[in-house]
Amino acid sequence: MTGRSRRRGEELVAALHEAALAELDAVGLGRLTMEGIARRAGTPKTTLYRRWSAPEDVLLDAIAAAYPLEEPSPAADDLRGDLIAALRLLIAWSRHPTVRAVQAIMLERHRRPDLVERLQGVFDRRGRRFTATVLRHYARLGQIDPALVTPVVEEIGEALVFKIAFDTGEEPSEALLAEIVDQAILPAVGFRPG
Amino acid sequence: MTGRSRRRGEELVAALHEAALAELDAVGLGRLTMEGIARRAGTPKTTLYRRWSAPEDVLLDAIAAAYPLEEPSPAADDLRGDLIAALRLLIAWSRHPTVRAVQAIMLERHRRPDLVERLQGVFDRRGRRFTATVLRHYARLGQIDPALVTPVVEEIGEALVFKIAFDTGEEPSEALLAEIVDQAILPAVGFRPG
DNA sequence: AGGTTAAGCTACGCATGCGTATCTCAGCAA
DNA sequence: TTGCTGAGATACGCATGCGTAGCTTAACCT
Repeated sequence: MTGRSRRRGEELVAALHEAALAELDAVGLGRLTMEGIARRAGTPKTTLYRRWSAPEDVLLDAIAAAYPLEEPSPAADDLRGDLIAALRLLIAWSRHPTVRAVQAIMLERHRRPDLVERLQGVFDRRGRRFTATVLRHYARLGQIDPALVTPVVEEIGEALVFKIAFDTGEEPSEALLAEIVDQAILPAVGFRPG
Repeated sequence: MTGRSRRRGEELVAALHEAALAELDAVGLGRLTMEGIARRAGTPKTTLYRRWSAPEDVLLDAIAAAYPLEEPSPAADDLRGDLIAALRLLIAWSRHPTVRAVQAIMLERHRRPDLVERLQGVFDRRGRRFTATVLRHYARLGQIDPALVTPVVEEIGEALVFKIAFDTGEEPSEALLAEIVDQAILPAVGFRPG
C-alpha cells in the first residue's frame, strides 16, 4: 500500500540532496523550504527533520557531497587555445547544480552572511581558478612576463564570462570566448591586440 | 486616535515606493510581500491594494519612478583618469536602491522572465554605459584605435568591478580601480602594460 | 460649510510552511 | 526467526501572507 519500495541510507540521502538542489533552482534560496524539499523528494518531512533542522542545512550538505573541483590542464603549447579551453571549462563547471547553489548563496551574501561563513568550511572557497591556471603555467614556461599575471588579470576572463551571462541570460558562445581571449586577456599579458 | 497625520497622493506613493525598495533589500525578491511592504510603510494593506495587486507591481513602479540615468562626462584630456572616474561613477550608481532592485530582478531572470520583460518597458535596459562612454570619446578624438573599442572591450571594466564586488562582498577600492584600468582596460585599447 | 474621496483600522476565511507527535511496517542483522 | 531501526503516512496547533470586507474619519474640493 506504501506504493514503492523503501529507500534507506545513502540512497535516500542522495535523493534528498538532489531534491534540495532541484528545489533551489525552482524556487530560489529565499523560498527554499523543508516542505518543498520533502515534497519534491517524495518523502515525509519527518525523514528530513531526522537529519537536518533547516533547509539551508540540507543544501550545505548537498554542496559538500558533490562540489566539483575540475581544473584546466594546459598541455599543448598553445596559450590562446588553452585560455579558450579554460573558459569553456568554467562554463561547463558552472552548469553543475552545486555550483549554482554556491552562487545563489554568495548572491545573498549581505542578507545571510552566516551561510557564506558555513560555506567556507565546506571547501576553501575563492572561486576555482580557470584562466589563472593557464596563465601561471605559461608564465612559468617564460612565455609570459610573470609580472603581468596580476590578480586583476587573472580575473579578466571569468569576469567577462559572468558579466555576459548575467546581461544576456545565456552562456557566451564559442565565438565570444575567442573574442574575450583575443581582445581582453591576451593584450593584458603583453600580446598586442590585432 | 489614529496616531499621526494622514498621508495622501504623491507623498504616500513615494513612501510606499521607498518601503518596497527597503523591503526588497531586507528580505529579497523571493520574499517580497504585500504584508511586508505595508507593514514597513506603516499603512494598511488596503491602501496598497487600491493601487497595485502584487508586490512586484509596487517594485516596478518604484523603479520607474526613480531610476537614475547618470553618464560619465569625459572632459579632461586624461584617458586614464576618466576611466577611473567612470568606474567610480559605476560604483556610486550601483548603490542606488532602484539599481539594486533591477539587479535583483535580473538575477532571477530564469525564474521570473515575466519581470525582466516588464522591466524593458520601464527603460531601454542594457546596463548604462560607463567606461564605454569614455572609450568612445577618446576613440572619436583619435587617441584610441576605434577598431579596438569592441563590445567585449567596453565591458572589461564593468565586468571586473562586478566580479570583485561579488567575490569579496565589498566595493573595489580606489587602488583596485586603478589596477583594473592599468592592467586590463588600457592594454586592451593598445597601451602596453607597465 | 458641506460633500466627496480615500487613508486608516480591524477583521475575516483560506492556504501554506512550521515543528512535532503518532502509528505502521519494510529493511536489515543477530 | 525475531527484533530493532527508521522510512513512510497522517494529523495537529501555530504563524504568516493572501485578498476582501466593513467601518470611521482626516484631508481636500467646491
